[in-house]
Amino acid sequence: MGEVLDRSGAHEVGHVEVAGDARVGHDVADAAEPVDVRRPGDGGRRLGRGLGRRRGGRREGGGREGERPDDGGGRDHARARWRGPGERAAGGSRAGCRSIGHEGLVALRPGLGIPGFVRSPARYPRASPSRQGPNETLTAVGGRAQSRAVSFDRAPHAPVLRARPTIAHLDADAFFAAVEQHQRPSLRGRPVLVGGVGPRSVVATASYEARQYGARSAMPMEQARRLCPPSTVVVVPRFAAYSAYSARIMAALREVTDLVEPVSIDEAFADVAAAVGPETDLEALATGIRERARELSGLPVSLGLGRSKLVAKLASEAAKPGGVRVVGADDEDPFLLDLPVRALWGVGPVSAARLDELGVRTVADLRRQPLDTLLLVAGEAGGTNLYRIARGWDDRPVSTVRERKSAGAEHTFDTDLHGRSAIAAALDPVVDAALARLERHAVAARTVVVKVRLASFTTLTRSVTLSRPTTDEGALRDAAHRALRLADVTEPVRLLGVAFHALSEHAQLMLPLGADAAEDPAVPIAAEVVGAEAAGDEAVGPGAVGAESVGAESVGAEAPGAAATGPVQATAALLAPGLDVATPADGRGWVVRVGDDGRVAVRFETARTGPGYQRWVDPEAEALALVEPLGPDGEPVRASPADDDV
DNA sequence: TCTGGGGTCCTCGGGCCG
DNA sequence: TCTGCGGCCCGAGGACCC
Repeated sequence: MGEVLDRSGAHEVGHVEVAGDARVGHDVADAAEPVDVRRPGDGGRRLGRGLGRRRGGRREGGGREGERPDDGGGRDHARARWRGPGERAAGGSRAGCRSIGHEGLVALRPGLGIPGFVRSPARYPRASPSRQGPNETLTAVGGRAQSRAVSFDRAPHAPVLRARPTIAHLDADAFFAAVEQHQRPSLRGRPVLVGGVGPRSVVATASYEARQYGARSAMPMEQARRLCPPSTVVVVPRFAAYSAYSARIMAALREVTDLVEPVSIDEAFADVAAAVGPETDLEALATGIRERARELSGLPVSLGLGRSKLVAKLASEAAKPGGVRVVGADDEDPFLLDLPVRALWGVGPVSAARLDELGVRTVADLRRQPLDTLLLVAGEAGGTNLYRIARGWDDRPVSTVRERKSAGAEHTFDTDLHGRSAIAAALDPVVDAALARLERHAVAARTVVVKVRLASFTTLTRSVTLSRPTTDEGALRDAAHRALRLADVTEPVRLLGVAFHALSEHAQLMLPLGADAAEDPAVPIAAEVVGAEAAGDEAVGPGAVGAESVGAESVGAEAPGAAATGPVQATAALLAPGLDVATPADGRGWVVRVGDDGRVAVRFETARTGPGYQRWVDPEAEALALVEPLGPDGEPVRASPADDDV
């Protein structure tokens, strides 16, 4: 690991500037009692990973848990990611340890009274001399002993960016709601909320009409309903349909380039450099892609072009709704500098608030901050990333491959669970849902993490790591229960989650030789490794909330119809608003409401029919069936294992 | 207002081992 | 034999994304 690094061995006096207030720190070699600092309440990491995070592809130097090439896993990866060619991570020698004082920072005594010792330099980062230029060698902080030191590597260098804006970012506008409005003509122009219908559900997507009333993603559904007028329609997500639309949108990009990196179900990056010649009109190219995506999917999309993913993403955001935005090299600074820092990928509410304390509100403000300040506020990776993105420095390539790191499921219960036995019983359906995901991705897992959210909203995680990756359901289930037993659940529990980590595709290869295989719970028997039928689990996801909230509080029960493989007799317990149904007499429609008397309000319409009529249906008397959703071409779609693999 | 679900990544603490 | 040190692994918590 690279701690640092006064390679001369001499201690230097460092200082840090925060919000323009330069303070001279102590040279701990001289300090009688070294003092460490941190912000009040500063727990783990400080700021967002920002561009250090990659949703797709794998990081350089990345490895699975348990195979990490270096200490600290991601931290070094992150640094490696941004290190210029030929640079090496600093490492080796230790040097003077310094600390600083600053208003708003709490002085902590490290306790051991050993000059130079800091219990955890990485946790309480100190700054290097900020009067040096960003490309000068930074000095020297660091700790001793078991410390994990902050590496004040050389300040980042400007990467070599492409000359023309040939990275595209395509983003579907209010995607889920747009699909619903496309398929259900009566919804067009009306506020639509897609999300769960349970008491604790939230909005997955609000249509633009709903947003006018203040409804937003992640807002509690009940709150969104109150904000929106009575004409608002609430439907549960139908991932099979969304996947079909998503494929069409991605196809528009793939007609231009093979270098397409899906980021999520509704957005993707593409490297269109190969399609761009010296005379290419980029505005026309962007417009063409956007129009093609709309043609293929029927949905409005926005498209941004930039020299980097960072700028392309921000450009598509600026182009919403339904526009294109091309940001060339000369336009970058004017485009970036006025943006609020919150607009940057990786700067969330917490980070934005911390930056705000420093008076940093726009990208221009951010760019004025010395690296030291950002390191202090954001930690090593976060600070370095902020320093870079404030300058538009982002040379991440478009990557078409992605390695899954974990798979799991979680469920928030309509009412809190009390008592260990009830909680343990409720864990099994969550395990089932998580196992279904593991099977779908055809991987084995070595680590099982159980997540418990208490009524107070405190979240605990406990994990159990097996001796080797396995697909054995019994072993994984048992590990989940063991992990749960490690958690203090005297408080009522509102959520249980199970996630599998340290995934591997090679469980079979880890079968031990000889008879002990049967005795090792971590080792699957061959018959269980292969041939597991992947169960659709569309309900696990935003849609799960609503689908599951209808009827029994089951977990992992798929959204009925969303993954149906053929007509299924509909009952009130299986139905939720938005699901696709059909009767022999009326044909295809969708559930508007489920009545208390077991009858179902159905609107019979499709994208092809135009706005349809609505009437109450007795499911049994009229043979109401759950049916597959339709894709953008009006043909039924089947749930596929890749529906959530975006 | 009262806060979902599936993920990724970062940071920190601690144990083990050479 | 004990201690310091550093690397590595693991566990936990949290911020952030869509």
